[in-house]
Amino acid sequence: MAYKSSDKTRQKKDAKRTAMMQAAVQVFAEKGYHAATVRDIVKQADVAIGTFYFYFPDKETLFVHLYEETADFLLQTIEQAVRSRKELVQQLSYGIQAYLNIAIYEPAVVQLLLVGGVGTVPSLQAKRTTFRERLVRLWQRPLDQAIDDGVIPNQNSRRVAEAFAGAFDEVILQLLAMPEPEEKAAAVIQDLTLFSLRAIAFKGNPP
Amino acid sequence: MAYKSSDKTRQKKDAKRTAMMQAAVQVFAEKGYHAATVRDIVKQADVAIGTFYFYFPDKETLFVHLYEETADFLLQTIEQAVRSRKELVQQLSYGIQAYLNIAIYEPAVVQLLLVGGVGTVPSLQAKRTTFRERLVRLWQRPLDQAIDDGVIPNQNSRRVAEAFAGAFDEVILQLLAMPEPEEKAAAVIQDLTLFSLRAIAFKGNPP
Amino acid sequence: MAYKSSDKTRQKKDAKRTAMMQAAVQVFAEKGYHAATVRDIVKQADVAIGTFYFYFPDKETLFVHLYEETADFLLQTIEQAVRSRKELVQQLSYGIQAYLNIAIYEPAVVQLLLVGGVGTVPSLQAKRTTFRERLVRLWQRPLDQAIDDGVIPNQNSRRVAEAFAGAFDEVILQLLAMPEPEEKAAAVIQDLTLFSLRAIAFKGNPP
Amino acid sequence: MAYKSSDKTRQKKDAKRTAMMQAAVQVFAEKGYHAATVRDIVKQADVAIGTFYFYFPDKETLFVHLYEETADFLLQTIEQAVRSRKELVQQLSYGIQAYLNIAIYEPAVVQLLLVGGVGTVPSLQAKRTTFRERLVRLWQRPLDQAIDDGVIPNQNSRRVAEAFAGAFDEVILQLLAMPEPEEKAAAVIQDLTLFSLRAIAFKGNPP
DNA sequence: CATGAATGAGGGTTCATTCAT
DNA sequence: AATGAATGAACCCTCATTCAT
Repeated sequence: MAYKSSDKTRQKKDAKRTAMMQAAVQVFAEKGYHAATVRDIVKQADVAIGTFYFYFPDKETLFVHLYEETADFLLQTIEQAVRSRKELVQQLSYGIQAYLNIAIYEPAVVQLLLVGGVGTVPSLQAKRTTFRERLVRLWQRPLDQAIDDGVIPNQNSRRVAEAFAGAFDEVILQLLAMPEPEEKAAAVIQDLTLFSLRAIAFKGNPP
Repeated sequence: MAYKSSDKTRQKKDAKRTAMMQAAVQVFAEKGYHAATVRDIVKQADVAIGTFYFYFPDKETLFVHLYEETADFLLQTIEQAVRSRKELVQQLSYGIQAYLNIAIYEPAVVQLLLVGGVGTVPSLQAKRTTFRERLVRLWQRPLDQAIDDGVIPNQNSRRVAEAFAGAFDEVILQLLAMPEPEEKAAAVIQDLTLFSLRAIAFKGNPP
Repeated sequence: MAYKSSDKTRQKKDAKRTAMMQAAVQVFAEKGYHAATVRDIVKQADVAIGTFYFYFPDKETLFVHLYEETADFLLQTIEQAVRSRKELVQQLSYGIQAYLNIAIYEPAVVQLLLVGGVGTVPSLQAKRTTFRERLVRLWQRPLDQAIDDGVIPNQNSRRVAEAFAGAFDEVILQLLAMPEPEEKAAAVIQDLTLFSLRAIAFKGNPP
Repeated sequence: MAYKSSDKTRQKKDAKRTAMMQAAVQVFAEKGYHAATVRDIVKQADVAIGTFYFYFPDKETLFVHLYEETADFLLQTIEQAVRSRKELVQQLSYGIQAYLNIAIYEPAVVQLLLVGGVGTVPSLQAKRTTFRERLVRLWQRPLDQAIDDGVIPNQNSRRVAEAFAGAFDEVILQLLAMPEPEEKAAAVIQDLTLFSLRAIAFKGNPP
C-alpha cells in the first residue's frame, strides 16, 4: 500500500519535475542561458518560483544537467541509427537522417546544444567540449571501420569526422532557418550523404 | 587655438578608442556578450567606466559594431586570398589558409564570431545570419565558377558551401582547443583542401 | 492549499503596499521627484530595494500614480465640503476649511501637489495641468451658481477661480511655514472667506 | 593702455559669462534644476564644458545665484512700477502690469522662479522663502499705506498680500499656458486690479 | 510540497566635476 | 582662457535565491 502510494507520489513528482525541465529546455533554447530567467521558466511551467528551487538547486546546475541530458539524447539517437546498419553508406545516411529528424521535430534540442548556451557558463565549457568530442567520435567510428574493411582509403579519420560534424551542423541550422524544413529533409539527407561519401573517397555504390 | 582637435589629440583619441575596442573584443570573446560586463571591459582597458560611455553609446551598440567589423575583417581577408587565385585548388587552399591564419594569430576574432554572442542580443540575430550568409557565399563563388568552367560536375553549390563553412569552422575550433595549433596548421590546411576537393568530385591534380 | 492568496496574506500585502506608498509620498514631498531616490524610499519604508520593484513597476509610474491619487483625495475632500452646503458663504468657508485641514494634518499631500514634482517628469506635466484645471473648476462652480442665483454680480468666474486657487495655495503654504499652524487656522479661514466674498462683490451677510 | 585692454578683456569675459548665464536660465526654466545638465547649458551657450567651471564654481551655486538675480530683477521691476505711482489703484494696476509684462516677454524668468527649481536644491529652500517673503511685502506696502491713508479699511494686510501674490501667480501661469497670451494681457490686468480692489474693500473710483 | 513575498548583489548608464594640454 | 577627455560616485533597475507560511 505504502508502496503504491509512494510510487504514485514519485510519479507525480517526476511528472512535475519533467514538465519543468521541458519548460526550461524551451526557454533556454529560445533565449539562451543568460537571457532566460528563472521566472520565464516557472511561468512557462505554470508553477511558483519557489517550486523551481525545490526541484533544482539553481539555474546553472539545471542548465548544465539539461545540456548533458539533451546531448545524450541526441548522441544516442544518432548512434543507434548508425549502429543499426552495417554498411558505411547506410550508416551515414541513417545517421544523418536521425540527426535531421531531431532537428526538425525537436528543434529546441538542436538550439540548446548548438546555440543556446555557448561561451557563457564557465561550468559548461567542459560539457560542450565533451559533447563535441562525442559527436566527432560518433562519426569517426564508422569511418575507422570502413578503413579497416578497406571500403575507403586510409585517411585522417578524426579530422574528417570533425569536418562532418561541423558540416552537418551548419547545413541543419541553415535548414531550420528556412520555412517548412521538413519538405526539404529528404534532399538534404541525400546531399549530405553523397557529400560525405565523396569526401572520404568512397568508391562503392552510392545510395 | 592649437588645442582644438589637433592631429596629435585626434590620433591619441583614436588610439585609445582602438585600444578600448580591442579590450572589448577580448572580453566579449572570452565571456560572451551577457557575461561580459562593461566593468570587465574598462578594467581590461585600464580606464574608468565613464570613459567607456564617452567613446561608445552603450554596450550593445559596441558589441554589434565589433561583431560587424570583425566579420568584415574575416570575410575580406579570406575573400582576398580566394580572389588572388584563379585555380579552384588554390582558391580553396589559400582561402582555408587565410582562415586558419586568423584563427591562430587572432583567436579572439574567431571566438567572437563563432562563440561569443550567439543566441543573446536580439539586434545581433540578423547580423549573425548575415555573417553566415556571407561566409557561405564566399565559399560558394569559386564552386559556381568551377562548375561553369567544367572543372567539377554540376551540384548543389549552395549546400556544399554551407557544408564547407561548417566543416572549416569545426576543424578550426578543434585545432584552437589544442596546444600549439600553429604546428599543425599546415597539415590541417592540406587535409581540409583535399577533403573539399574530394567532396565536390574534383578530378584534376591535387595540390 | 490554504496558502493561496488567503485573505490574511492579501491584507498583509496590501498593508505593506500602502505603507510603502506613504513612505514614498513622504520622501517625494520632502525632496521632490528627482532628488528622491528609490533607496530613500525603501529606507523610509524599511524594506529592501527589490521590494520596491515587487510592488511598483518603477519610480516614475509610482510618482505619477501618487500624484493623481493625492490630487483626487484633495479635490474630492474639498468638493464634498463645498457640495454639502447650499449658500455661497458657507460653500467657500467650508471648502477653505477642508483645504486647510488637509494642509495641516496631511502636509505631505500639499507638499507633493504644490512643490514636489514640478517641472520634472515629462509624463507629469499633463497631470499637473489637469490638477490645476480641476482645482480651478472646483472653485468656479459655486461662483457660477451664485451668479445664476443673482447673489453676486456677473463677472469672469473663471479668472476669479484661478485667483482663488492661487491665493488659497499661497496663504496655506505660508501658514505651513509657521510654527503651530493649527492655532491660526480659524483666523485664516475667516480671512480667506471674507477676502473671497469681497473680491466677488458679495453683498449678503458675512459669516 | 593697459587699462583699456583690461577693460576690453573684462567686457569680453563678462559678455561670455552673461551669455552662459542666459543660456543657463533658459535651460533651468525649461527643464528644472535636476533635469537640466551642465552639458545642456554649455551646448546652449556653445562653449566647452570646462569653460563652465572656469566661470562658475558648480551647478548648484550658479542656479542659486541665477535664482536670486532673477528674483531681484522681477521684484525690482514690479517695485519700481508700484513706487512710481501714488494712488493705490494705480500702484496695483501698474504693479500687475509690470509683472505681466515680464511674464509675457521673459517667460523664463517666471518659469525659473515659480516652476523651475522648487523642492529640489536644499540650499535653495531659504532663497525661495526669501523670494516669497519679498514678493508678499512688495504687495503689502501699498496696502499698509492705503490703510494709513484711510483709503481702505483696516485689515490683515499681510494675509491679503499673500493672497494677492498667490492669485497673481496662478492667473499669470494660466495665461502663459494659453496661446498668444499678449492679446489677453489688458483684460487680465483689469480683471486682477478690480479683483484686488474689491478684495480689500476699496471704495474709491475704479480705474 | 508549494507558494510568492522579500532580499540585495550587481548590471548598465548618467552626469557633475577635474585637469593636462 | 578655453578645451574636452577622463573620472567615478550614484542612480535606476533586474534577477537569482531564500524562507516563513
